[in-house]
Amino acid sequence: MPRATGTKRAILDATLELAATKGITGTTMDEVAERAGVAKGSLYYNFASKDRLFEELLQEGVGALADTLREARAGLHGRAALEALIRALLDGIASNTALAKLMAAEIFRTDRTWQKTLFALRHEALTVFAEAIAEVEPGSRRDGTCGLMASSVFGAVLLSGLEWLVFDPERHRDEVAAAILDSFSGGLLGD
Amino acid sequence: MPRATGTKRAILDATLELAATKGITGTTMDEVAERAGVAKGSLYYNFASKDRLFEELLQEGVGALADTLREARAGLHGRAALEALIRALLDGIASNTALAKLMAAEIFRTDRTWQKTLFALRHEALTVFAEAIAEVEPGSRRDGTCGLMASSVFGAVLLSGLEWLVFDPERHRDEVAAAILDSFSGGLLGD
DNA sequence: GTCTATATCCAGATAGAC
DNA sequence: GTCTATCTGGATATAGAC
Repeated sequence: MPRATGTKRAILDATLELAATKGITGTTMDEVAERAGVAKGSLYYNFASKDRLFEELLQEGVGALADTLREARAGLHGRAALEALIRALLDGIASNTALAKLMAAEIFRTDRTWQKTLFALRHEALTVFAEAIAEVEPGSRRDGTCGLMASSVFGAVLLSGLEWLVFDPERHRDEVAAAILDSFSGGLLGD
Repeated sequence: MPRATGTKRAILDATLELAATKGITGTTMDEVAERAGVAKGSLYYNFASKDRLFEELLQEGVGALADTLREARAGLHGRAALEALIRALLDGIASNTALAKLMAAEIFRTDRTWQKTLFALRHEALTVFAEAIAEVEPGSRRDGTCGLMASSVFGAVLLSGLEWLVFDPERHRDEVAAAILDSFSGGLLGD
């Protein structure tokens, strides 16, 4: 399925770029219209409200990320699967940094009208990690610890990925991936 | 130094609580005044502008966090120091969840008037981790990898800490700390 | 399906009494 | 030092022409 073109696509793209730097509340419908090259009336023809526009944007973006993670894990098992997930998430953050920034800013907000939607998507993405972790450490499935460790790994990749892309972009991707993998390989705290 | 009381203190407290759920841009000066129990005019007597109010809030909060981390590391070395830092950060997040949410939402914003201030404070906190990591893995100091690993550890604690406090608060603190430490102990990817 | 023009409300900030 | 009252710009959303 090719990315749809046309007005709706242009609006979503403009919205994402603006929201990544100005935040959702700080992005105005006037700015979105201007950057998308359409009139404000067209925004409200294509989306019922500002809230609905952002809900669709997050749904599309985080949904695609979850798909990417599932594909990255497909066919792999054990530590190879987890390593592939970490690399895939880092790549996803690099190729859609705007979405990653938005996720970091929105993931713990509980007052949004789209809260349920985002919660479900977040859960979907984290579950891919949790499943892979449960396979490596079977004991963690029983007490739900694999979910916590999934957050831990996800948070490590998200924050170091954004640290790299936002504040230290000259660094090479492989260096960043190596540092993340290194930090989970037991050199820091392991025996 | 006891926390100052009085109007300024009440305003800062009200601001933090509101911003943790509604975000900075979504928090209005009228709401701050109402929750603090003062008139809007008093806000502008005590702070030059909304931006300055939030800058002082972040300065106070993140500055205190950096102090806490430095104290936690004092006198310790090697893996014991890093483990103490992880526990101290998790405790800090638990005892000031509002600030942690605010940090997660603001840390990668680059359009704020207080950008330089927040960048410096973030750097201060991360450096404490980076120093401890460089002590454990001396080779990482040369190429700056310790900075990346510091982000990795910091991100792991921040996200799993907030995951716990926001979405799964019945869980016990020690369980969360154990899961984080476990994820860095080599069980997931180690040899 | 997209535009322009406008209605309506609410935000940050200030003036000046007490 | 804190209050009330108010100014002014800008925000979401809608109406209706094309």
